[in-house]
Amino acid sequence: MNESVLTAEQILDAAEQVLRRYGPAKTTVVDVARALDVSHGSIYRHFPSKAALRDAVAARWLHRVSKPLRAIVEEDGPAPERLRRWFDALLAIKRAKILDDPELFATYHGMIMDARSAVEAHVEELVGQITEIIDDGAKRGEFAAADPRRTAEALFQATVRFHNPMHAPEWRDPNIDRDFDALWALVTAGLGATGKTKARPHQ
Amino acid sequence: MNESVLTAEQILDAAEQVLRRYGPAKTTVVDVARALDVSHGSIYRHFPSKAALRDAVAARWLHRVSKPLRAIVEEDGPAPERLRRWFDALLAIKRAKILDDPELFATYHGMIMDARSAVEAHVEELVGQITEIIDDGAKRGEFAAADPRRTAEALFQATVRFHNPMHAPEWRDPNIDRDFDALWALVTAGLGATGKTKARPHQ
DNA sequence: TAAATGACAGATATTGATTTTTGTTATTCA
DNA sequence: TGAATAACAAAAATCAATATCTGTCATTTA
Repeated sequence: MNESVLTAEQILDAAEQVLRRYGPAKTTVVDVARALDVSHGSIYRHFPSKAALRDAVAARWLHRVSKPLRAIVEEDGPAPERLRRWFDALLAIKRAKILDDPELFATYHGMIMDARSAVEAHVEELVGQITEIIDDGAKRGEFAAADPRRTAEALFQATVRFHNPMHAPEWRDPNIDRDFDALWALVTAGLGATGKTKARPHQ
Repeated sequence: MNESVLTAEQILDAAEQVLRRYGPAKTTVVDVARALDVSHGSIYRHFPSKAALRDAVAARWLHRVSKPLRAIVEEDGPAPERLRRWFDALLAIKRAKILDDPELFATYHGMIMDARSAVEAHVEELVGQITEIIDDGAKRGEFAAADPRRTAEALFQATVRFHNPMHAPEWRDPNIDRDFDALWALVTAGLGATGKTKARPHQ
């Protein structure tokens, strides 16, 4: 397939492909090497261990979640609306992934459970984005948040049921949107926002 | 040990005992029967399946969590304070269980994962208790909750990280109390309560 | 001479033969 | 006669022999 030198990128692509086919339990370094038509020793030139390779795949996957959200952070307009839109987008991305291919979602979820540091970085990125929106809202006088960072953390934790894959089975509940609206009303009031932001139906 | 006829209570006691000793994976119906010095067939006279026995043990365990909380629901005094006390008690009970005997906690958690209906009843009981407090607070003019039931659900879901055993590993985080305080400040504002919980003179 | 290989040891996973467990039922017991 | 049992089939768990996988490294390749 490839004739130039083997790159980490290529390995990650192959690993993802193999993972899709075999699932996280059955995927071996030898399988990934075979997909690239190289010896498995070559993989260890780019990743010190199977765990490191797994973490890199997880990080890439998580980045695909957080990247489109950044656009919302950088939009203009009222922070309260942006904040709601940001959460709606986060929830839509997560749910799209699970609806699109539940098995692949389970694959990544299972894998990510063991990739602590990748998840920590991901959460840090997301909370950072929320902080930016709240911070901006505070500057505009739209939020009464004394400590944007702590408020962002609280907001992220309060909504954990709606975005943490651990809770994914609950997302099938037909009342999930209702539930989120009720929760949002509660925390929005706590932000000193007007709370008049309308719900945005996902899909 | 016993000479009268075998009761479901006795079986549950024995099952709990055996579970403590062997863990959920290794516990068999034969083990439970042996602890009672009866044949395992006798157990099937009281419980239609091993799953039913497991559910009954889970329900009993969950009841031990919700029962002491009821006292707080029925106390006098300002609802905002009672509400905070109720959550503090819930969190304390959960954390005491995990600190006291992490292995036993894991045992019950693992078991409860498969006892969906028992968990649903438990959640219903807890949300019901929260609803009562909020309802009472609304009547006293301490809360501005339009729909106490939905508010209770939102509150329960917003705090899921702090009481759902799925999140138990996070409870080791030294900032967990800080986190809960920040979250509480957010949702308390949404309830229309003053975070200061100054008692409104009632009656 | 940097990249890739292939052979290797120890750790881990698979497999299939064997045992244990679950759940049923005909029989015994008190 | 209702409660308990013991014997049983089917399903699930165990175990040990066998195979595969991970990670290393001396050698080969381009």
